[in-house]
Amino acid sequence: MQTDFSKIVYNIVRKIPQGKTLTYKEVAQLAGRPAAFRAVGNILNKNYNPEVPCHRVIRSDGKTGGYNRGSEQKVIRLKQEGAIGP
DNA sequence: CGTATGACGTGCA
DNA sequence: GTGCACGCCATAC
Repeated sequence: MQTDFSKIVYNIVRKIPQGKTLTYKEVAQLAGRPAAFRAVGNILNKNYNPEVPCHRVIRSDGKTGGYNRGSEQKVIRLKQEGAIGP
């Protein structure tokens, strides 16, 4: 079991459809803490739940950011889904 | 309980 | 346009 904030974050990220990407700031805002984008990344970093497509959460700069399986895998997965284009 | 860290974002030079 | 520094929140130790 996790804290309410983490549960909300997981719930939102889990709703992200394939081929779509959200930024940490967006997720934080949807979670009710628009200033907690930092915590969102921390929670997702510890999250190993395959039900949560945390790789669909990218930075607002358009960069993929990091990934618990290797940032390269994150880019590859997004490319396969066509979320970042070519 | 207090301190340190981190998958970030924005501001300024 | 790029690089550096500061600030915010939650979690882990």
